[in-house]
Amino acid sequence: MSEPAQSASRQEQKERTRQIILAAALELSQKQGFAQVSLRQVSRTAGIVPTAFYRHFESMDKLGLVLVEQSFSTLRRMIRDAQRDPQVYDNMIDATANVLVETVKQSKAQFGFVSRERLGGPDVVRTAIRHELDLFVGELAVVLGRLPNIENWSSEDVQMVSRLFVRNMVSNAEEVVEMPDGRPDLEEQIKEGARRQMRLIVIGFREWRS
Amino acid sequence: MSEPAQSASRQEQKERTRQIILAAALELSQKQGFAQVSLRQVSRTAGIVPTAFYRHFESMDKLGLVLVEQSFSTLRRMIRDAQRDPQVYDNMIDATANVLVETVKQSKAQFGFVSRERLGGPDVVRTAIRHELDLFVGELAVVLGRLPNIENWSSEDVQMVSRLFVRNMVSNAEEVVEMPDGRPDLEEQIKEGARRQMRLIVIGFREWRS
DNA sequence: CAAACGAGTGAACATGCGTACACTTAAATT
DNA sequence: AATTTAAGTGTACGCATGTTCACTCGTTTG
Repeated sequence: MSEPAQSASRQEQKERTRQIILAAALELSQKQGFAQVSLRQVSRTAGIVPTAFYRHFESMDKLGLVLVEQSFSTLRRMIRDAQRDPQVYDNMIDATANVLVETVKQSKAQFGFVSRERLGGPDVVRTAIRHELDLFVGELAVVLGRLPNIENWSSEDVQMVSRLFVRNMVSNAEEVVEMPDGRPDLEEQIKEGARRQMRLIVIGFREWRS
Repeated sequence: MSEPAQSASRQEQKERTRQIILAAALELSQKQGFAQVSLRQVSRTAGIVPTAFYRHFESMDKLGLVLVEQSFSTLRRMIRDAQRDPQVYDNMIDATANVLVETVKQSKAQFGFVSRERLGGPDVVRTAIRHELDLFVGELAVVLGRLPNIENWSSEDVQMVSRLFVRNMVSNAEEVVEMPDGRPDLEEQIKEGARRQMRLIVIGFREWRS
């Protein structure tokens, strides 16, 4: 039933519906938080009947885990793109601040999801996010460890800097997400803050490391 | 009905019930997040009938606002006590790290509430928490501005350092709250992290301020 | 071309919810 | 001592939820 524009293979159509469900859940989460979003609400928004939901996810919890996965995959793509940017080698800090703000702005829904649900979400979702962030700290540590100034630091120190960077990234992402639209002044302020924090970390470490 | 141990004036008894309701709501929030806590759950846990709830709060939202107030009043008491501690003048950073960890450990429920609901809670609660945090940044800036090393900084710089400190405080409080009990090693690690971050901020600012 | 599959349907259910309303029964007021 | 006040009770209601089950009917498969 319900001809979806053009005919499509069963798989294609299923995948399409799946994405619609995910998008619906993400949108509803923005306004009320994932935990308050009901299976019926998602189904209604996605334009399917509640029971059809089960053809795609066995529960809202599983749906939440997929949203986590999806959000972090967006994040990783951002980091990969940023590393390709030639600017990054010239001016690591400024470039990072720009990429961060731009990427978060572009995928507010996903980063907002992570921000909110990292502490406020259901247990399974919180656990998944914490795990992803831990992985991410490790990955960033590897990247940082290859940097010229840093290559002879102890691995604990690199790990710690990485943790500080990720923590700051999360904080700044929160700020961008909560930023009202069309306020380039605020945006610039956040970027400036991010730059300063990164400089503090770098300078502080170089200066004080004993 | 239900003789509450010893007789009590009407006011006293009402206040007692009110506190029981607040405690019930706080406890339930810890496990499921405030937004998922229903009026009926709170009433059940508090040992009253749902309709009696309305004698104390006009809605769960209003209850949430009181919890925010209560939590920040705890926080302010902590800061005031810490300022009285003579250690603070000798070794500001170490003392602050200790006080932070100890206080949060002692009132995990309240700080956990703020952590979770700051981004994950209902709109009204989130707004209230953001407002309290803004106030708090301002208050801390006043305290910092009176410090010997800092007294000739521009007020914008002081405000920014204050924001960084509060942000770090929030992050560290999150970590303490999520810390499993009886792990003095983790606790020490968090303290050490907090100390380093504060040193970074101070050193970095002193070094780089242009 | 016939059979099997499977995405989406629609009715039905038990449960928990917020709130309205009429009530009891002590404490407070007169 | 008589009256008023107000915390707390108990019932009842309409509504949204998650999940069940038997179903349709186009796509895929043999």
